[in-house]
Amino acid sequence: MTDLRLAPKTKRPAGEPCCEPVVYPDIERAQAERMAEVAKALGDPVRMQLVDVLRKHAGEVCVCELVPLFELSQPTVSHHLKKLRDAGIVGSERRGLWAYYYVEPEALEELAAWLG
Amino acid sequence: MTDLRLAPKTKRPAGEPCCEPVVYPDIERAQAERMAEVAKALGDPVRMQLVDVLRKHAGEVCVCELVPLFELSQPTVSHHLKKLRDAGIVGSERRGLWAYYYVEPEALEELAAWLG
DNA sequence: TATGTAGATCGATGAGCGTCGATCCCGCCG
DNA sequence: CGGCGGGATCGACGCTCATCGATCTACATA
Repeated sequence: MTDLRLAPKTKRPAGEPCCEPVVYPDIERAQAERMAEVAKALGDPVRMQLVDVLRKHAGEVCVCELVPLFELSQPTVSHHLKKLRDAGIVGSERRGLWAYYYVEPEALEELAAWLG
Repeated sequence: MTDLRLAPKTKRPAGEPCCEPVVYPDIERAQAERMAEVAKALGDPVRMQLVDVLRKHAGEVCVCELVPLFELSQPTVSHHLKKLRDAGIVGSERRGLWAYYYVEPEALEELAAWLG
């Protein structure tokens, strides 16, 4: 682990960076992009509650049960569910008239592991 | 744990909701808003990498070391650091010309616990 | 005091987001 | 076949965001 606590020297030749360059492997970038995509999908109170309900019920839930949980129109809830599906956090299945959503459990694992 | 897997009955009296109402304590809402705020701040690859660097170095890091890690202008990196500070994820301290940032360890605890 | 430097702030710009009503699609049932 | 109802999609609106160059503030040093 590199120690970055050193204060950079002032009065340095022009054109040089102000500090020792920190080695920063680009491997991190792909992981950061994946985790940021998941975090972004969770970065809305409605979607956070949707995932929370789906997780707590440990099975599939009908959309017609999710809509009345919020004071929002049905297209808005559908839009949030689509966001979660695009991020890979939830999956859906249509059976007859109804659509059922469920959590995709592996989707949150990387972020959870990173958060420790 | 309520079982939501039951399909709602069709052919119901008009005006009634389509399903049994799910008890949904409003206590969740405040927590969802707090966690969504944190997740939103993490929902950008640059900020995710910033937090990752700060966490891995387990101490304070000078801004002049953070800026060259990204192909971004200094004001943009400063903007991202402000977002993280507003969300309570990082703190900062100025010493002389330089500013140092560090992770606020409690900020991620609630989200980490929720993710399991 | 004057100059240079680190970092924050400002203003603008273009892209994206959350929300809604209206509409479309497609199974269901009389 | 025809109508209904659940859910997804569309188009629009207002707001937020990420990014930049320019500027501002505060400190350090000559």
